Amino acid sequence: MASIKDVAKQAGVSPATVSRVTNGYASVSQATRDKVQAAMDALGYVPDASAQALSSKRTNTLGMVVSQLDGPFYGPVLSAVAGNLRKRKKHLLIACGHGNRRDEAESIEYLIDRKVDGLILLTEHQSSEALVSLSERLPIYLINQEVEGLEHRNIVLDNFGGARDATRYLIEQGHRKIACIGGQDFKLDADARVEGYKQALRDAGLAIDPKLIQRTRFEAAGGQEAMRNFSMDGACFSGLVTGNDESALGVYAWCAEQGVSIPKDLSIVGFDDIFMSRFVNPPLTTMHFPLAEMAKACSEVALNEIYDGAPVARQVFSTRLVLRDSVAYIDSTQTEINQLTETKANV
Amino acid sequence: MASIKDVAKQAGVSPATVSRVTNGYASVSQATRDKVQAAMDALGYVPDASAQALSSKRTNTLGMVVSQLDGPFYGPVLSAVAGNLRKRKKHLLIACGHGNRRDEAESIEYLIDRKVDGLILLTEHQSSEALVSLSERLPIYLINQEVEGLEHRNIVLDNFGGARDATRYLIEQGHRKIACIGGQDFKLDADARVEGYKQALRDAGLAIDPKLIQRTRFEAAGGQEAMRNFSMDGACFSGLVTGNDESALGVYAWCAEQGVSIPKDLSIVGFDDIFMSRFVNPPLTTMHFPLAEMAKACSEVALNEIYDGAPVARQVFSTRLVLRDSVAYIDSTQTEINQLTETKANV
DNA sequence: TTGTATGCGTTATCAG
DNA sequence: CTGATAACGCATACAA
Repeated sequence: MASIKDVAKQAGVSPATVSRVTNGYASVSQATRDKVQAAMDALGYVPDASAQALSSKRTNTLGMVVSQLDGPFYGPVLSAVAGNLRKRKKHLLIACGHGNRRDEAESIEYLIDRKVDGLILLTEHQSSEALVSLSERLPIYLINQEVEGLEHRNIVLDNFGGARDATRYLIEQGHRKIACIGGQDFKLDADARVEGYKQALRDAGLAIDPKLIQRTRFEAAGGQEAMRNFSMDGACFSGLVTGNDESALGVYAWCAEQGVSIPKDLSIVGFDDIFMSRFVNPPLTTMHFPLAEMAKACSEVALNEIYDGAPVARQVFSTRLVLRDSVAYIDSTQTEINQLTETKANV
Repeated sequence: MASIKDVAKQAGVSPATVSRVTNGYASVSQATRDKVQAAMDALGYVPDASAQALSSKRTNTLGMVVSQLDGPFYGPVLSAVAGNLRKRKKHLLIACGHGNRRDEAESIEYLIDRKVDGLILLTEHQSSEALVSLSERLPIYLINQEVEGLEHRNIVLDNFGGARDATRYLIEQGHRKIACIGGQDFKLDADARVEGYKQALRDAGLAIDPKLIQRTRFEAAGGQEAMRNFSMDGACFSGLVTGNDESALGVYAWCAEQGVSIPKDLSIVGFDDIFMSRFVNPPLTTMHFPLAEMAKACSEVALNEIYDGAPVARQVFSTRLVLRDSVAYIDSTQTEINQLTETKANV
């Protein structure tokens, strides 16, 4: 519990000088700097964060709100951000909106009340207007959410390119009838992925069949539901691009239930590369979503702007195809025959 | 940014009285209490946490160190604890030891430096002595780690009973040759689970065969490795109890590779019931580990002791068998024939 | 380059 | 039941 005064006394200097040393001010002679350092070491001095905050109007802590902590998705993110901040002697306060707008908004207010110096937002339900006006109150940094006017504070994924590449891969493997299970229409990233899918089709001179596109929730249940719908519509396809890995899991469940074999009867490419993707059977070929890296980059940007006055800049991350075993090469000539449609009959 | 003085002025009282109201002291007349409340509402007053901490020697925040954030395990835990603290207007600081002792210890010191009022520990690599001496510095609450002398500050799982029940279930389903993949020997919970397995065998009058027990890491790779070892040892069994779900996933991977069908050739019961267990194929029958509930209970206990002076008490949680599709009923008479041993030959 | 003095917003002690 | 006032530990003008 040594205080700055104790250190000052021990070092034979004034408290102000100690403060200058701990804050790394240049205007301290090496000699006194050494003396102070020695005193700090001897006393095991650690500045009191509350006192610093009170006096400096700066808490040295960033807030982070995550839309939901429950998914398999956010552990690595928190880990990356926390580690990054610790290195710079800054602190992290986490709050979670439990998958809904109100809790997200409340979390934001909570963190502001705690006077965080900035906010890293991995939210999913905040309107663009809300975010724009929020950004007038304090520096905010967005991960994976496009907001007009806040582009420069944004770390995003190239969802379009990712889905395009996923689809293109399926085409390269000989598939011609390719379906797409997209996320809900109000999600921009879900839209971008569906558009990427369409683009790949167009690039390959393939027709876009609305019957081969289902929009649903980004969850396992959504995937199952989409497959049921395809089935009822009599959709016929050998390849499938899913909006995310979780919905791919739903597809897996549906296939297991219906006796559809992956990848023999149906080839699937997922999106996200969540932890469990490599453990399903067969291991899921998917587009890797570097969320942890993005979060890390985001914290870097935040730190640089808030504490060093560095300029912020938009960053776009790319996906990467992770080859596993859920896609089969097929001879293009046989695409007309589709196991799936047969199965569908008895749903 | 209204301060306590602004509120005091607005309400026509002294700052001290405002403080008394915010802290819920009884000795304030209802009339002035109302006046103050009105003023606070009008100004949108929120006490400054740093100033409170500085003045009261209490940060109103609990620290939590989690051994590793990366697993699929901790999201719900953080979510539960954070929510619980928020309700009581307390704050949560999270730090993670990245799966190793040093980072865990450093995280603990970091949180202490930040002057947290108490520590919730979900660590895995701290020695009993370290924890005992730590508990002399500040109140600590342990989740799932037995420490002699700190029993009352402990929220634990009945690992022994859980593994016993898992094994018993396999026995009930007709299995007689049952193997066990346990966690590393230095982990007390891993030991307890292996002991539970043995107990079930003894209870059923079945022999304990050392060849049917492999100890390995609590990871998917560990499960694969264990299966390879069983295979090389020529072990023969129809049922398997795994130390945790992650190693069960490794077993799944090994089986897929080797053409061993679950549950036809091998019945498996996992432990933990992680999120992805229900999505593997076949869905994994496992023992549910109520970690989130335990963490919530732990935060409750911590809150009650630290801020209300309530006594602490040890709590033991039980597992619950979650029936899915990885276990087959077999006719006891045919246990001698085991698909696994045949497969093993060509490993 | 260093020291002095003041204030940050709150709680706590002591009077009244 | 309420008010004045002195800390709490630090950062920061301002002076030297």
